[in-house]
This record gives sequence, C-alpha cells and structure tokens, in this order.
Amino acid sequence: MAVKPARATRPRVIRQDAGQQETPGRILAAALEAFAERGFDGASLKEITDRAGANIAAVNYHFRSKDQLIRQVLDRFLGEINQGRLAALEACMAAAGPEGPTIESLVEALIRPMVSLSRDKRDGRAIVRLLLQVRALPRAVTNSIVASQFDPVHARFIEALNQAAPGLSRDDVIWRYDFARGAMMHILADLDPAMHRLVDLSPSIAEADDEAVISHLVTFIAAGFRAPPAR
Amino acid sequence: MAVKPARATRPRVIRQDAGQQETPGRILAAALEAFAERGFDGASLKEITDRAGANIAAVNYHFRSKDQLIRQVLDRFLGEINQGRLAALEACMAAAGPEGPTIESLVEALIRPMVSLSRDKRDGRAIVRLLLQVRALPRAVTNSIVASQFDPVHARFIEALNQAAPGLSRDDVIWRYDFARGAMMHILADLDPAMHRLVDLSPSIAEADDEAVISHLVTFIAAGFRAPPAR
DNA sequence: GTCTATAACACGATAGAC
DNA sequence: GTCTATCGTGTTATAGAC
Repeated sequence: MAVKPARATRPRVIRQDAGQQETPGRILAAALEAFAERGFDGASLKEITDRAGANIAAVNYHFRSKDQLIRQVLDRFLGEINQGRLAALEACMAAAGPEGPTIESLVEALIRPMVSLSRDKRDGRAIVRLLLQVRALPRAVTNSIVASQFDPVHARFIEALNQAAPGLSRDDVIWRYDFARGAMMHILADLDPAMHRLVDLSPSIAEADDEAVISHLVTFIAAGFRAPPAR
Repeated sequence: MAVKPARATRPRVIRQDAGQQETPGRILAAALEAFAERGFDGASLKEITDRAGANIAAVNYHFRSKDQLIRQVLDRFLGEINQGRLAALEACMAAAGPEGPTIESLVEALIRPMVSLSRDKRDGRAIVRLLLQVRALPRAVTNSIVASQFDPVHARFIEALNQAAPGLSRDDVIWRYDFARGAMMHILADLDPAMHRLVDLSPSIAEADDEAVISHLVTFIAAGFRAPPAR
C-alpha cells in the first residue's frame, strides 16, 4: 500500500499574498519549517513548494537541487545565532573590568542568544531542531556548513573561557564548553512543545520563561566550570 | 534524475553464515545499523535486508511493516541501557551509608552504563545515534516507546538525586538532571568518529578513554548539582 | 519566471509459487 | 520460511509551452 506516515500537524501555508516576498525567500522559509518538522529526507520538495505557494519546478529553477536547497537553508538561518553570540561576547568583554569578564557573564553570552532565538521568533524552534538533526544524522552537505559557521565562534568562546578559568587547562575548558552546549541544546529540545509527550517535564518547567531557563542554565554551567580539574 | 544521495561508507554485510542467527535477529541488527547511519527515512528496507543477507519480503513477513520494525528495534536495544542504569543505581544505593549515596556516585550510576555502552559494544554508537535522532525528529512511533522505556528510570534517579541534594527543590533537580543528560549525550555524539569533521575536538579529547570521559562528566555535573538554587 | 507534463526511478507492501 | 514478480505510489529532476 505504501501509505505515507500520515502528518499529525496542519500543512500550514506560508502567505504568498501580503508580504509579497519573492519566491526564493518563501521557499527558503517553507523549507526551514518542513525540514525541521519532518527531516531532510522526510520533507519532500512537493510539500515545501506547497507550503510556499510555489510550483515544484520553482525549487529546481531557483536552487539547483534539493541538496543545494538544504545548503542554502542552513547558510541563511544559522548566521543569525552566531551574529548574536559574537555580539554578546563582544559586549561582555567590553563591559568587563581589567581582570576580564566573569565565567557567568561569558556563559550567559553563549546561551542567551540561542535561548531567545529558540522561543521569540517563529523560526527559532525550527533552527534548533535543524541543529539537533545535523548532530544526530551527519551528512556531507550539512556537516561542512555547520562546522564552518560555528568553528570561529567556538574558538573565541573557548579562548575567553580559558582566561576566565585560570585553574583549568585548555582541554578542561573544551570538555566543559562541550558539556555546556549539550545542556543547553537538550533543554531547548525538551521545551519544544512537540516534545512534551516524549519527556514529560514538570509543568512549572515546561512553562518557564526565557529568563528562568537562562538563569538555571547559567547557574549549573558556571558551577561546572568552577569545579577543580577532574582526577 | 533522482539519484540516491550516494553512500560514503561501505554497505557492511552482516554475516549470515557462522553465527547462524535467525533471520529476524539479523534483520534487527542490520536495521539498527542502517537506521543509525542513515535515519529512519533514509534507510530503506532493501538496504536493511541486503545487509542482513535476507530478502526484502522477509521484513514484511517477520515484522508487519517498516513502522513495526522501527518499534521493535527500539524496544530490543533500548532495554540494555536502562537495565544497566537501574542495576548501577541499585548497587549505588546498597553501597551507601545510612545518609544515602553521594551526588557523585549517583551521577556516575547514571552516566557510566551509557558511556560504556556507547564505546564498548559495536551496537553502542548506533544506539546513541538513534536516541539523538528520536530527540531531533519526534515521531509518534518512536516517542511512545522511548518515553515508556525511560520514564521509570528517570523517576527513580530524580528521586534519589532529590534526597542527595537537600538544598534543591524537586524542580531544581529536574532542571539539572536534564542538563546532565544533555551534557552526556552531546559529548558522546562528538566522540563518535563519524562526527570528527563536524566538531573538530582537540586530539587528546577525541582519543580519551571511557574513564576520562566519565571523570570529566561527573566532575562537571556534580559541581552543577552542588550549586545553590538559581536566582 | 512560472506552469504542465512527464521521464526515470526508489520505495513499501503484497500475492503467489516453491 | 523464503523467494520472485509486481502493483501502486511518491520522489527528484527536467523538457518545453506560456
């Protein structure tokens, strides 16, 4: 019979009227949502162009192939997070005294842009889901883009954290920086309403606002960074 | 042209000779690997049965459909982790004095089985990848199984941690328990060789052995649990 | 730039012989 | 329990009219 897995959610159509956005832009927005909800394999070009109010052939005219569409979606939307993070790091360094910024302020600079993005904007949750997918299912296309987008940001944060935590070796900082990102991505995934039946958090956590999420994360991570070296 | 994405790795065939394992077992093993490498959508039944040295029709004979195969793969392989975790928790409680186990020993009971599994056994990395996929791309099929497998384990660990960290409210413990799992899953994904071009860790981290991974994780997480409540 | 039509193929599922 | 053959459908991609 080969029936499709059957969508649970509505195939929300992206307005092709008011905004009067150009077709490539609408396709990118629709692709972001479809990929986030159904995965790069699961989302078909037909579904994407239906959401975008465009024709199937349009995606092959404006982008060259599905792989190129994936590439451009990531390129387009991942930049926002990293711009926010670098700006926050810049501000944090500038506001600090001569002895440099505190661990708490650096951790917050790392975390706040991603937390805000994942909840403020409508695209935010989709971007988080895409990042999780890229980590869970490595592909040649996505790996190169994500790495090139994030590597410089990681390098700067690791350097700053290394100076703020003088008792730790550079490797210690890298371990804990990785732990910090893991804690953040994990809780952001759990706070996604689509997950609520999977994780079953306590209600007060599921309804926490941005500041509460950031506060709990910073407390936990900063304490982890302040711990003496392992062994 | 609609060409397939083209596999980078070898389509390793699972021996149907020596072990003389029954066909359903070989299909389950092959499905685990294929799903982990290519995703539930990306891995086709043809690829799975090829790896298992079986016929395409066999998967529909022994399992009812692809969805049911996914269900059974998860059911079969997720049990191992949780059995290990519950046994470790049991031993940790038994070994503790009258004032109960320490935070460190509880965190280690949570972490060690997953870390060992993800590196010792050949299936381990595949299971980790499957868990990451389930979190990144929720589906009706997978969510129900994972939730029913993990919920009891989580409940017992949260209860034990709640008693070991008297300064924290139950919600505080749940937040930090989630952070702990996130840190662990994130580093396990990064230590997967298939990821090395994505994250670009320092070499000494990429080659760390189990005990080093556990030691760094426990140090970081236990310090996080010992921090005073947020706000 | 946008559409229709279609090529060329992979997929899940099943029927039926052995 | 295992195989071959096939049905029906969905998929990416393209050719060609407008």
